[in-house]
Amino acid sequence: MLVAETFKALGDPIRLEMIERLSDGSRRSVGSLFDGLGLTRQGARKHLQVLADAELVTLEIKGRQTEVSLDPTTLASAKSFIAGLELQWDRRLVALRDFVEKNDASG
Amino acid sequence: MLVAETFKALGDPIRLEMIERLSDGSRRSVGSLFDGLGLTRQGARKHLQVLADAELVTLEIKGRQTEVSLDPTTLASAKSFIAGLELQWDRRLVALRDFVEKNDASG
DNA sequence: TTAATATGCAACCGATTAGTTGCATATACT
DNA sequence: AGTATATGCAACTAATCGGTTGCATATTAA
Repeated sequence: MLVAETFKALGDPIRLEMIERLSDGSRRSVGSLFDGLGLTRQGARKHLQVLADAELVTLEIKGRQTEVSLDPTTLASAKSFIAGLELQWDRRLVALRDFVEKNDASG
Repeated sequence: MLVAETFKALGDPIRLEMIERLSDGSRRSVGSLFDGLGLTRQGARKHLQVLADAELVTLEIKGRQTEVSLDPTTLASAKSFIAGLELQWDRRLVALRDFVEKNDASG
């Protein structure tokens, strides 16, 4: 899975709200998940599908309702992508500091 | 700044490629940053503007060229947003484990 | 069995996005 | 001064997105 797709799925306030509602690990029916979002059920459903396609949430049919739960692994890989960038950045800072120390006339 | 906008800006392979090219802390002219991306300069420029609007990169005019550099703070706040979600998740796991231990008949 | 509940799918529409081409402009080199 | 370089801005188009309305369907309750 492309990490860009994960970020894209996270790039909307309504979808982030859904993720936050699920972040405590609870399972919710789609109906309760959509409550109070300020858009129609079908509109919310499209957002949910984006999260499902990005494998950020899992859908499971239980009788007449569908249960939604968070899949934390995709979220984790997005986080480590950013962490990887920051690692690069930190290496540069260390290299820069070493260079300054080595060439510091006052040392 | 809304974190959703940050994620949205990161949600594109070309923009991620630009971020990665800048992640070592180097400053690059827009021309060199756009090299080999497989789209026109103006197309790439639009992507760069999205990153700039989201405050993921900083643009600085230097003579006839514009220098681009990464702004790591926005990236960091995106990462901590995810970390916050994971913290919620972990709390749930701990609570669940405690519950199981307390109610474990074999204990 | 009839009715209510929970949900899905498709069509449609306006707004935004991603990309292009074309033109303008300022800086640097000769 | 004249030319090449590095860049920006605007207009246009096709595709995608975000949202709606309408209809279909399966499960549960009376």
